[in-house]
Amino acid sequence: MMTETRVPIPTLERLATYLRVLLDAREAGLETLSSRDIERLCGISAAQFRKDLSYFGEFGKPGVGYSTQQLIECIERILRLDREQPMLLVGAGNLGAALVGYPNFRAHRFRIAAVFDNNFVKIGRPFGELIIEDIARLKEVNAQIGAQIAIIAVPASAAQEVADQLVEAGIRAILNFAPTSLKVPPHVHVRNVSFLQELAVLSYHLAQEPSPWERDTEHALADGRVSNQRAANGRRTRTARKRASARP
Amino acid sequence: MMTETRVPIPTLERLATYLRVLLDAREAGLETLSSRDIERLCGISAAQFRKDLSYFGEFGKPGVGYSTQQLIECIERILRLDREQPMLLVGAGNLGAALVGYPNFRAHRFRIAAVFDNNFVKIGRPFGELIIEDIARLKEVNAQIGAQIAIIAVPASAAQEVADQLVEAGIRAILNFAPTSLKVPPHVHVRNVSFLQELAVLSYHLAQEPSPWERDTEHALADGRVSNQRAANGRRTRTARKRASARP
DNA sequence: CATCGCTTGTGAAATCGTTCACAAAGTGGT
DNA sequence: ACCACTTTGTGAACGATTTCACAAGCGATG
Repeated sequence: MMTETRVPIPTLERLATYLRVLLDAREAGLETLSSRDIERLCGISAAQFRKDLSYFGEFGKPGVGYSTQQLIECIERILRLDREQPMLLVGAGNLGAALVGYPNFRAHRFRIAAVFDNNFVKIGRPFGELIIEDIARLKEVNAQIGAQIAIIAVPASAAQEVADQLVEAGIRAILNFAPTSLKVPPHVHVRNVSFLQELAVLSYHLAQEPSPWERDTEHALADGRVSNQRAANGRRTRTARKRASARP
Repeated sequence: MMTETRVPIPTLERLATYLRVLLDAREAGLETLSSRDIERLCGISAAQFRKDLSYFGEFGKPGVGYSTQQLIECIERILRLDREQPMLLVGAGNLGAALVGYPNFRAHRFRIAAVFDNNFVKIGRPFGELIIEDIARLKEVNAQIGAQIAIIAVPASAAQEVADQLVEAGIRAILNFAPTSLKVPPHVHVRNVSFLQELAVLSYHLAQEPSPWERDTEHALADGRVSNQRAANGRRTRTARKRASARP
């Protein structure tokens, strides 16, 4: 049984994945699922799954597995997905539009309750089922809504100012789509979503395993993953080292 | 000096962050930056920054710091951001629209070279500066483009099929926005972007530190972060344990 | 050119997260 | 009631990542 340990963030992230798999399984009429089934369904190892759950309690039956329905309810409670969560969206651009139209929020009880923008041309216009509000009314509007979560979908240049206003309006958790590092007080949680970061990681991996066409001296498909270049450079010692130059 | 170690994924992710900070700094006319400046600018510790770079070589000057320009060039080379990267986008919905209009791709030499959809009403229509292509022509079109990276922005139900077709078309890296676990051959890299996962993590943290209003017996603002509930439950042994029920 | 103040790069230590491996528990058959 | 089989929950081993701490390098100053 688990005692006073902090729950690792990766565990929390995986919990959302398990929930998705369980929801699909329930949809498919499966009443019970073993940890090996989970592994087969989402690629996360059975041991990892069991360990993850062990941070929160005991939910399975040896010899049987986990009740789909029951485990769904437990994970939803753990992640606070068992009640409506109103959210504020700031930024009524393309990304904002994609987010208000995102169907999966509803299934997890997240609801965008208000949209804000600073562009006076947009203010007052309909946006999905909402009306775009003036960013200046942020605090005022949230006094009614009482949202604790906000989504920042504005350009990087405006993001910090928006974050400050959100904190002022009582927001305690921010999902940030702007490519910038927000400074917030310690009681406010931030998670960044960075497409570019993800693409950069992919791009790096491509660089390691050159594709057939642009490769000239290499041999067939590499099977080892995530190896890296910078292989051969002499073992320079500290005393006789050469500084890397921009173009060697 | 670094030798045969694999580069940790977190290091790669941070590299993209450093690059952003460096670009801003160059914009601001800063010629040189120390690791402590980086820490101040993006919150990643100076030691972490230096260790991250050490996987790739030596780029700084003791007593001085790093040449902004030079380090930008080095990181761009490492991440393969020093050349145009054509990408395929599948899914011409709201999210797809946000992506083709995303201004930051250009700055990092990513370019969406073609858009695909399976909805015959959309096929042939303009989408940003592109024309929406029939998903059936994926392989054919990519024979011209030679993209290695693709973005999946379709509903979860279609994602696996799309992924299969992308692999067939020669794609080796996928940025997946669909909430589903893709199965791909080992030479294909996948990174998932899951809004819901991020929101779930935020939601969990909120649950841990209840807000002033919905709290009744607690005392003022907690300062320790990410503590967790499930505090007091008796130290049940294996032999005399009670299974968690859906509603205790 | 010796010294001071500051900064890098990096082994070693510490921390954090994942995987292993197995006792305890549940199920079904006889 | 017992046995064969399956699966859970979890310490302990392992592996990965972060942090520490410090010798060595550089620039400025007198």
